[in-house]
Amino acid sequence: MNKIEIIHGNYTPRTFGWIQDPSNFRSLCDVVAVFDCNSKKYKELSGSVIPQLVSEEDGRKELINALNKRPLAIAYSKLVGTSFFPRASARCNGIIQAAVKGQSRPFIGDWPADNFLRWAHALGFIRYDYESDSFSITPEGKRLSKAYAGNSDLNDKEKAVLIDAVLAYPPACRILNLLAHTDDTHLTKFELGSRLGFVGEDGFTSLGQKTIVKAIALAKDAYERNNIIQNREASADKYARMIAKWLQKLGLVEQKPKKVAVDLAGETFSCSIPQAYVITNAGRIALGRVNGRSRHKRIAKNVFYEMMATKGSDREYIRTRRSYILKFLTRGSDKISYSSIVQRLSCEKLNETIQTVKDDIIGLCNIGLSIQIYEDGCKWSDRINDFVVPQPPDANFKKSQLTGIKEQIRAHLANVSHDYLTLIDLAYDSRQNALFEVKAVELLTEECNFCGQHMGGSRKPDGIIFTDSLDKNFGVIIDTKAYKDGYNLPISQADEMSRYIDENKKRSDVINPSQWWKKFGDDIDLFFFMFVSGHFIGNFAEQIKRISNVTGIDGTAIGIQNLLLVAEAIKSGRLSKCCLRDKAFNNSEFIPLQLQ
DNA sequence: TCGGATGACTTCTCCGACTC
DNA sequence: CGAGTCGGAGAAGTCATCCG
Repeated sequence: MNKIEIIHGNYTPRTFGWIQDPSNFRSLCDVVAVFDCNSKKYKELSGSVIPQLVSEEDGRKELINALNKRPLAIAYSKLVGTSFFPRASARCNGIIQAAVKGQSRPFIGDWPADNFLRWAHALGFIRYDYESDSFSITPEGKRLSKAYAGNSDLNDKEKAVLIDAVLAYPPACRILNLLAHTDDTHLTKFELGSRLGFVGEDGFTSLGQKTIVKAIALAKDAYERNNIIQNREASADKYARMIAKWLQKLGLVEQKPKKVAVDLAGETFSCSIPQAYVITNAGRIALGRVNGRSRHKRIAKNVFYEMMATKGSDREYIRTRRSYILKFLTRGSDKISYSSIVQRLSCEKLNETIQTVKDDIIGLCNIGLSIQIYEDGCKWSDRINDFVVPQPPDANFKKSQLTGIKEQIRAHLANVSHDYLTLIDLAYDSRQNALFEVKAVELLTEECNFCGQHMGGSRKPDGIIFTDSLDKNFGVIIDTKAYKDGYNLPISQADEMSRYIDENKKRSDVINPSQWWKKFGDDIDLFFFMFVSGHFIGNFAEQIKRISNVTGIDGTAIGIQNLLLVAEAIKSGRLSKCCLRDKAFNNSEFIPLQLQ
């Protein structure tokens, strides 16, 4: 127990434990049955489906051979297959692709196939072998496959096996616990998503519910409103929705639309979010088994190294760190201090701070493990099945620069929620530009008590903030940009800012019908501008001076680390908004304090 | 809406060219 | 000569919203 196993040879890091797409249990049963050579599904697949669906050049023979191997263990590549471009013209070239009917094809794509594989694995129906990169069925998987009686609906036996499996999957326990123990027992996918997994980190993004409701409130027509309701959800929100859907299908949770209200410039706006959930009586009973209440022994949960992080260049490092912390915790049921964890990590050549360890432990709670958290330490109060921590190739085994920066900033954030550390990831990920805009403005409004909002859409700045409680109020027009290697503030973007400043001066609905400036408070007549990005490079300072010269308005550029430090300074009371006003908009980069 | 579907982006792997 | 490194291209892996 608790040994840290070393995997030799070529080992391919994969991701397990987080499932984005599937929710059809019958399809899951079919996928598990692929690994049981006595099942009807297996015989269909190898006998007729794959011969018909997969062409010779796409590897029909290799897939059939893979299914004929004994004992039956199937390699990842044969199960999942590959993608095609464009995806809409994909051909079937994977066993799991062939095992499930798609939405518009007789098979599913490689990505849904990967997700079905992850699902079967996360619920303990198949096991992974590192050495051969292949999967085989477990006793639980056999039980599920045997329980099939030919109906498309789940029968009681299958349901019982599935419930046992779901209750050993920590994130499902997390969702059940949130629904059972929070003050508000009726939660939306956003409320669940924002408290699921390694919150505030790449791969676990969650849109703030407030932001969504605000956006719905501000939508200009039904089309836009519908679009937001349909499309706006981040990864963790989606994970939460899927898990809740599984629990619903097993009778542990019920879906009920929830009315959500938000305050907007003194007015209350409310809307209904369809993906909201409440726990059922059966769910409460099941949760008793999870938590080991009454006569039940606590269910041992399935944890994997691969679920400790999903993204980023130092993913393996972070996975290893969290796995080690978990291994240390599970060695006893006595309280263990954070400093002793730090010390034990350093014996493994992982040099970390207490803050990082604390945040990791909160993360472990958020993936659904039960740990009592105290001021100076924590206490393990759960049961898990042992798991392998593979030794990754050396090349992958280092902290990334971003992780290092985060750690530095983390140490300075005593008041601002550490969830906002995600901004450091977002600021350097161009495809998460939209979320970066939202979160950056949210930091200022939610943590620093500025009024204002994210705007989005074309011909509007990314956001605005303003004050409403000073002798001399002011407003700021904000533009944000997520860029991989730093932002040089190109002329086009500088001109755009000049235009916004101009529009705000003239305030003519002829020039810009959206009249975005109306969101500023009425009594504001002092304005500034601000650019936010990861960090700035090139001629950005000249561009800022140019904007200022052209418009007569002062502004600044602020890197994301500094924005976080400013937020902390404001929230802690060390920096007043007046002081910020007087110091920050110096027509250059604003650097509030040097880190030592 | 639900249950995947999609293009995009990041990282890995391969392989010939080149260097020391 | 040969081991090591570089770098470009394509394959593999993983989203983060999208959407029929």
